[in-house]
Amino acid sequence: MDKGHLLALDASPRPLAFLNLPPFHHRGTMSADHPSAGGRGRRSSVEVDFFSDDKQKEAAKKTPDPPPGGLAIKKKADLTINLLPAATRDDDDEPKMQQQQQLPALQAELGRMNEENQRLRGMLAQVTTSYQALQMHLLALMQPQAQHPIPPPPPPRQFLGLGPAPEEPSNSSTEVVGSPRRSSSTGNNKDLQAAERSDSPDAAGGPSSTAGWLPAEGRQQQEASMRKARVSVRARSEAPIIADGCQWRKYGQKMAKGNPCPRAYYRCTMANACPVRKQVQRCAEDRSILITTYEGTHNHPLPPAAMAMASTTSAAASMLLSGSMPSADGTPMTSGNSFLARAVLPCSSSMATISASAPFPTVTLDLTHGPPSAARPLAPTTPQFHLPQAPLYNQSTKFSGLHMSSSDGTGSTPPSAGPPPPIGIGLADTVSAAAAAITADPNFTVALAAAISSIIGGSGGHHHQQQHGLQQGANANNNNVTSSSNNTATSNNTNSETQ
DNA sequence: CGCGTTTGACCAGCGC
DNA sequence: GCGCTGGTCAAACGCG
Repeated sequence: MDKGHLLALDASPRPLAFLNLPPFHHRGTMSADHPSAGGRGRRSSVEVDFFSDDKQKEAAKKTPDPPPGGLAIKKKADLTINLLPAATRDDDDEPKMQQQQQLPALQAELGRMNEENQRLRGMLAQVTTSYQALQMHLLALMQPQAQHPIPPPPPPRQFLGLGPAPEEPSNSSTEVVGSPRRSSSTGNNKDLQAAERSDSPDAAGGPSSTAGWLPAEGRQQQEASMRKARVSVRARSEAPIIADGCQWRKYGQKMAKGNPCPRAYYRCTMANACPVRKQVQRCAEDRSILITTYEGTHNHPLPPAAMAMASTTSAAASMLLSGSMPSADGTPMTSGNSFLARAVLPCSSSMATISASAPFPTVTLDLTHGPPSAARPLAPTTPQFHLPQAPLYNQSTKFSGLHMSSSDGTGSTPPSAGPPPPIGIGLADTVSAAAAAITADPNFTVALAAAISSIIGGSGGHHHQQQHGLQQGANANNNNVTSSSNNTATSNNTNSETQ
């Protein structure tokens, strides 16, 4: 199936030049565009020989320089074009006649490949649809839960509730805490701000942050619960900020008590009124650890990379708020609990903790345990918390995670090794390795491909979800891999050091 | 000149 | 009631 998955990717309009998939050596799928072929003046020989072992050898002879490593998969059209010259060239020992005879066979092969591509595309589309449906269903299920748990005291302050302010009673049970909004909604002009917020898409339902960008209903519901929850990610990173695919603008910096490192405040600038904010601060004990706390939900569509992170954080927040995350003693976590409990996040318990003691319920994903960032191999045995988002998350951020999980669980995959999609891990992974991972296209590609293959060929349950996520990511990535990098770079550039 | 960051100030919540 | 702290604003500043 790997082949199929790759093909699916291949089907995307964008040349997957970044797709560096050594492990996936699929004769048929490797198009003539492979760097080894396309890059050289004489691609024809390679292309023609592509389907023949013997010829491959021959080609190898002719092309001393090894392929650049990137596995570029192109559209058949390109392949065809590349093939033609082969037949006409007046190259040395290869008789034209012979090549011409091969043409039909090659073309037939191409035809088959095309068919398969089409088929895979169809599958992908189906999976995507299924994923979306599942996601919505999940949201629907989660929301009610969020309302059941101990009803937290009604929000002390009221948001100038224009419209469906998240805090509004309807599902405000999730109003977990004096949310961050508290300050925002505070005082004078702040009231105004609050008003704006409620007015703005943000308040209106802009939600989707965490869950990426969700359409209307889901968003609304989700936002209510998510808004007050925070998802904190601890990861080792030298970068000043985590490259999560979103665009952030720094609006403040403060010295926080008990930490010599300043805390930087960022807000999402991908949309005018996006309510999502994040705080970035280095760990006092270990400054190599970057603590990023996300809050709020995006009220705008997100790029794949951002979606991954958003989805992950959203999922974590949802669980937290919904009480679906059992505490250490097995009782459901509620916003009311005032202690640190180990969350049963997919990842090991040591990686995710829930803190309700803080003003806001916070899920902390700690990725600092173990090898830093991208290269860190996560335990393949980690419990799985298969949320649709996980894949996305991994995909967009840290591909290592995907790679690991999908590749075979061996975790042997290089730079980007990572465990499966446990949210926590993925997230952490993402965070910690974000910069490196995203900028490292090859890894990204590998992980993506691996993830897709694993998902498709893997388990059935979340199969669709993952696939969808991947698919989205894949498609988007096809167009956005570079943009992701750009975003990342932008973020890094635009965001000043927090210290 | 526009955009983003820096930084001091302001405000509200909370604890004592 | 006061002080501390967190969060945000907005003018000033710097950079491309």
